[in-house]
Amino acid sequence: MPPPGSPPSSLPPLTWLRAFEASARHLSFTRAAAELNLTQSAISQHVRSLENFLGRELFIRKTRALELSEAGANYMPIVREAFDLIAAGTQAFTGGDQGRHLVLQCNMAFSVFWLSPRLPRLYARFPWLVLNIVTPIWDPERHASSAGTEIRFGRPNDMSAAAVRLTRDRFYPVCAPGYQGGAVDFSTATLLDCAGVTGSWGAWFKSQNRPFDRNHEISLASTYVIAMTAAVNGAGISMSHDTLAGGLLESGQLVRASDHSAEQLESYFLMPPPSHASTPASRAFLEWLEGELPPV
Amino acid sequence: MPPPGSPPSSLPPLTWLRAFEASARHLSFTRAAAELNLTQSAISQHVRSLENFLGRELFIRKTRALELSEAGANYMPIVREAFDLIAAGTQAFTGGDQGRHLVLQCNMAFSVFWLSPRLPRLYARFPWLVLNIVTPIWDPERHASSAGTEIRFGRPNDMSAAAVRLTRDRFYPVCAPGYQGGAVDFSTATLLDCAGVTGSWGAWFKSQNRPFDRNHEISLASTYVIAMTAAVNGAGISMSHDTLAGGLLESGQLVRASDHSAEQLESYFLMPPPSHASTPASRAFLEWLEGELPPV
DNA sequence: CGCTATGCATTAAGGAAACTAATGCACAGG
DNA sequence: CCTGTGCATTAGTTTCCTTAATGCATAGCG
Repeated sequence: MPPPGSPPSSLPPLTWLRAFEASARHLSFTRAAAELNLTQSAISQHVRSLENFLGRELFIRKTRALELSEAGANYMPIVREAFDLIAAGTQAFTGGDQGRHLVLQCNMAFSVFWLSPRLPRLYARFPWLVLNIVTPIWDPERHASSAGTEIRFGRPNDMSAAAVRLTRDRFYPVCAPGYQGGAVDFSTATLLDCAGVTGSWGAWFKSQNRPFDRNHEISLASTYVIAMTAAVNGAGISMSHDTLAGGLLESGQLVRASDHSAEQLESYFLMPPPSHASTPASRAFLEWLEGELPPV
Repeated sequence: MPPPGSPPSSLPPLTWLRAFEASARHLSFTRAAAELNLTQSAISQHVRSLENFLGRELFIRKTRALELSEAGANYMPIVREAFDLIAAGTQAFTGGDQGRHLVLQCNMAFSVFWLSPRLPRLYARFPWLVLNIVTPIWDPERHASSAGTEIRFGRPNDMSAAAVRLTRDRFYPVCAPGYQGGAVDFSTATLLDCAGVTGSWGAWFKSQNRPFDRNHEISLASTYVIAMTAAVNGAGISMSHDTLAGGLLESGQLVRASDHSAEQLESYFLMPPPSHASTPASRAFLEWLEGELPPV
């Protein structure tokens, strides 16, 4: 049995994937073999093994040509992207100018709503910086031990002692300016909630001792990105907070649907890299980040 | 010499990466070995090999504990993300509900400015859909042969015959409403350009026979995401077009800096999956896409 | 302050898995 | 109809991993 924080035990042997990726690119086992410095036989076996593993045919073997099957066509871009990622990441090492590269790990919402609008300022200040933003698939279990420079969203208790609090938010409902003709009615509006976060509709109503019995009617989004873009587009009212919604409120794309707010238990934290892991790039980024955020 | 559309020849053996990833997660070669059903000896050798390959130490070997080095801490999230991607993608196959998954390949700008605001509508219509958006690192060379459902930006001549044109745009300059106090002066403004695209400042001036000699003063962004967010934040004037800027113009975050526009030679194309690769998910998406876009 | 236990590095020899080479088969193209 | 191309398959060989033993450094403990 795998230990916790565990292995993707469902991960197929990577050599099989490599064989598949090259074959899909060339649409030829023979050429893939040439590329990987293997024999056609080896590729054929690898691909067959992978197909057995997945329980699906990846290629349609025509007499003198290969074609990707439905499954293969869907699998290819994922494998491709993964290899591209590794290739690009590896390049940063073998390519020499190591100090300029910064790998930043943060979630999708932060990346889209907070970081992205501020990137031009970052680049204006440090034009030499090469930023590699990685937004991991969210799984707190698997991301217990951090690496690189990381910005994490969560409750203080879940953070290590070294984590630096970046934000302190209160949460409140937001919607598009014209939603419900400007006169918001919570009893009829579409309420958008975000999974796994304390800033929920239930908590918000409770914080002001208002009755609330529409639990069953809440639309759940998996991330703030979905919930908030839905709100911007007039699809409903989403819970949000300053860090994420600040820009959209300022620009008028969103307005607050109520003056009442409650304390959001989650905050954004910077997991600082160990001092020995400091590079020109990480130092530059941290310096910029400090100036960008108000003290908490 | 590698063939064109070529191998990431710089890619290290993937078993080494696997050993590194597990070791970094556990901060222990011994536990990593246990997880991978290998021996401590093998892990030690693999990691050492990878370090030799990269020319950098990935771990700091303390007497009874491992620690990630600077290089290791930067490398880890990349490798991690790549494996997560594969694991998630593989899950879609082995997990059974294949038909609900759609892997969509499109570039960053389209994903952020066009797709993302419309996602709530897509989900509202097909709540069962599980979308996996892959935004590949842009390298036209390597993406010559496509796979899965893909939306590609480029010139008609570079597309295969089967490609379906989704958009037809004219390009024009855009900026924040208050930029330069509302009275735009192209001779003093910061001009933002996007690399590798025909909709450039040079082309725009030329299209109206206006003199233009500031080539050397153009700020170049690598993608529209950077150029346009910079513009939204009042950093300058960016070239853009309806498909990407439509939402931002409507919401007032951007305004056109000039009435003049010129034809953008690039368009967005849908590379339709071969008919045999059609799934409930891909059919749903294509149906929705058709309704979402005006006919071109 | 030693003693012991833990964890990484290294080596050599046996064995399992992976790759090669050789061959078979199917069918496009001339 | 013949030939060349490309994938599948099997038997043989190489490579790589395991096993096992050993060294080393030091954290934790009595």
